[in-house]
Amino acid sequence: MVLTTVESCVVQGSYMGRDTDSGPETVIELWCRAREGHSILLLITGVRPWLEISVPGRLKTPPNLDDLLDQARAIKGVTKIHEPIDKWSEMGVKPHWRVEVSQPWAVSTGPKVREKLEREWSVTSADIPFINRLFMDNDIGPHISTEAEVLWANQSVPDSLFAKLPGSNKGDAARLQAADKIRDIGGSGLYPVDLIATCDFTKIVRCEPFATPFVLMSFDLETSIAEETVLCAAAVIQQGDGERVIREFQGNEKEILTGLSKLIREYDPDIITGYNIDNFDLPRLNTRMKSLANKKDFSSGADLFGWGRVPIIESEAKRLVPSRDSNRRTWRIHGRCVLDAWWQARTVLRPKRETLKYVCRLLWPENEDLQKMDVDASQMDREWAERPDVVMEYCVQDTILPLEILREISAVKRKEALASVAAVPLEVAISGTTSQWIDSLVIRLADSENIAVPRTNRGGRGEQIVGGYVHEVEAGVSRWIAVLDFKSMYPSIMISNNICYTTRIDKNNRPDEVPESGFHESPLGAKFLPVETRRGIIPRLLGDLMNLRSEHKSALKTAQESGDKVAEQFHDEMQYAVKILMNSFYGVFASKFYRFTHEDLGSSITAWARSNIKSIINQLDEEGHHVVYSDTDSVFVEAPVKEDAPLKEPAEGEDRTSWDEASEELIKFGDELADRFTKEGAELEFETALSSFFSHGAKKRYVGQVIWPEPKLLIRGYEVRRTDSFTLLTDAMTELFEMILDGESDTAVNMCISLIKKVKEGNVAPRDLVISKSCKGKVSAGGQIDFTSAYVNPDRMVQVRAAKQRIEAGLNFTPGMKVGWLVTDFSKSPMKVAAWLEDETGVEQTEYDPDFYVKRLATALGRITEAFGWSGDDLIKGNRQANLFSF
DNA sequence: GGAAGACCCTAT
DNA sequence: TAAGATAGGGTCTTCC
Repeated sequence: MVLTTVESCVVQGSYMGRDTDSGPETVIELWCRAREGHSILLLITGVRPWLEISVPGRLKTPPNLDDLLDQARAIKGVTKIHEPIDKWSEMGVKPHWRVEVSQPWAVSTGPKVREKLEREWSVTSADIPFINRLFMDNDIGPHISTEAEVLWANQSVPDSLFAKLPGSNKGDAARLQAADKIRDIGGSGLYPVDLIATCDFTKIVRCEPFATPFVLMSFDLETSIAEETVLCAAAVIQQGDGERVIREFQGNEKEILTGLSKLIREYDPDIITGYNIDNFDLPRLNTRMKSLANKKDFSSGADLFGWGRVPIIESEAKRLVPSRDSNRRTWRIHGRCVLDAWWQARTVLRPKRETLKYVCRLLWPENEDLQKMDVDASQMDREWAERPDVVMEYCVQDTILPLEILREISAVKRKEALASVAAVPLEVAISGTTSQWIDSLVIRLADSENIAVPRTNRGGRGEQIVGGYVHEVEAGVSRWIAVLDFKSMYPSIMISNNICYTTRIDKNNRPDEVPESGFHESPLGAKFLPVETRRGIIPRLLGDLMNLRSEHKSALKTAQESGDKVAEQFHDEMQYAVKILMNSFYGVFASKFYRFTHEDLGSSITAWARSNIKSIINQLDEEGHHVVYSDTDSVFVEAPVKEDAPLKEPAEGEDRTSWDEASEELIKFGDELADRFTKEGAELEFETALSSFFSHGAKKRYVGQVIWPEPKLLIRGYEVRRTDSFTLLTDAMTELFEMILDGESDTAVNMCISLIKKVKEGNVAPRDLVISKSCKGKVSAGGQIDFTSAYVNPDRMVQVRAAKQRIEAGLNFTPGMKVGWLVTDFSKSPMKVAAWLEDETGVEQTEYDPDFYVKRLATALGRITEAFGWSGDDLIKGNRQANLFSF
């Protein structure tokens, strides 16, 4: 027996169950990547599936308890009932019996143990995915240290380990023997990994997070438009920071698909990426596989699309082939993660358009190689027939770019950091939901404190809770504004008022729960126990996360000072992941469906928040300090700065005295306010100083010239921020704001007038007029897109009309993507548009309706210049009517 | 010409 | 079914 101690990161987990002579057994499979770079499959033994039962209501022991327990024991699929443990529940503290079941699936399928138990019992801990049990019970995250017995290994493992292996573990002749051994333990056979090892669950412990050298594979298909077949494919493998391996695939479809599958089994990537593979390449491979495979022979499907990290054997027919989660439209490949560069780019960069070319132009504006248009994607069949070499080159480039995008936005490292903070496998950080991340932390704490874990609430409906307070804002420019905001407002409120499912005072359900001293009462009347009586698990978790973030932030600072780039990036990603996670708490606990919620939690949090911010606004008002704006956790306050302070920052060489004095006064004012209004558990921070602030009078839309801590233009809400606006407008508006904040409103108005004139004359680049919006839809059986299920009246939606044009032109459309267009005839209703295809076809597009763009520009810019007496119509006319205020 | 409704996207 | 929340601005189409 060869033992190895290894540190690795869990990519994904699954399990296998079977019956043995000594009863049912379940073995957990963890697919991992070792710190040293080899891939591992760990078979973990000893974890049993279970759920918990307790007597419904407040009654602790009904007279027929023994009978009821006997009945429960008799349910098929129940293997054992443990001695009861007292646990806190919604109905007070009462005994909970752990009920072991034969297999994880027996809870909800087959014998349907949960359903049967629910007839007589309150059932808890009954919807926890089995893999999570291991993570929670062992209190581990993705980075684990394991002492395990080696079952099989290849030469990719460290030499020192390979040398220790007996002869029987080396060479092909021994493979069958190894596979038998693996099956003995409950595994499936020879998994396509470098090392297969086994251990009892107690041998798995948490280790310090490290940067895992994950292996990525990016791929791209070029497909026929006429036939829907695959013309060629390319793939690139990236092993850690090492060299890339590029492969091209052509020939008949079977050869292409088989080649891709072989590559995956050979290089064993943890992460599969590409551009829009979730919606395009993976579904296409799936349909082609179905059409090409011999249905009677499972191995033909596996040869074509056997990307799952499991042995190629008949019993694994299902897990070998990727499948789409029917509800969430995401792909699952057993043992690996799908990380679509399209989706990552979209969420991180928020591009106006989403073609690969557009995103690359955004990321690398200097790189001209990326801008050149080699292939007309809408004429792929012709291109492939006429110049396959060029198409292949294009295909290869489209496999490399997704890797570059992921690297540029540190996508994998961010996901790894989130996995580490949420203590979940990498795959859950990549494809999971916020409630899964929070479950991971909350349930393990609940278990350790003997708090029963209720089921996710179904059919959550009812009244919406009231949210944050937003202050009215007046139209016009204000000067010398201090912006202050509460640090992590909602988490702070949850901590300082001990808001938790387990601390809510409920006289009906838990009459004997009384506070030792006082209690927290929200402005709405909900009451929460003080920490002295019981500290809630949510406040405790949030407190821990806050401290963790502070630790990473100070480590980040140290790393910056010492010039340690690697540590700097690590701590920055970790602190950011903590922030993301902390900010998701409120939303999850204010939701209707989450397990540890009650409507009083969410509504109390926001009620306290409104009360806090309004009381500050009132105090400031009373002191004569004008609050110009406020949103949820922020206040924008006018500082008492001398009237004669200059309107704009002096240019170089000019006298700065007066400007600098005003700035100092403003900063001093901000610091004072922060100091004065900060209370225990509600820290008000002085965040920015604005020399001027402008709004046209609408909430959530404002601009500010920041002078501290770093000078910059701050824009919120306006078209400039929106991805469904067009470049000409956003550029003009940015310029307009700069001028207004500098006090040059006349120049600003003139700029708008001349721009509108240019548009009217047709003198602008059509590219700058492209508007785009996301378009929904559902892929129906034949690959057709169904828009009627997403829209009440699809054809009245501009983006649907544009999407249909894309499809008509032979370009790909996937539900959810942004679709761009030019407005070509605004006189009709609905307006006529032309989908923007130039980026993909290379065919120049010049037609647009100036009337439309003139109107849109005048409306948007006019809303702003209105504050200076110029309406949108005035901007179009180029002059304004004399009125009461003009002289 | 204006109201109502559907929808998108953003602020926090 | 699976699922972080609410507040708010704005565009476009339809309907009267």
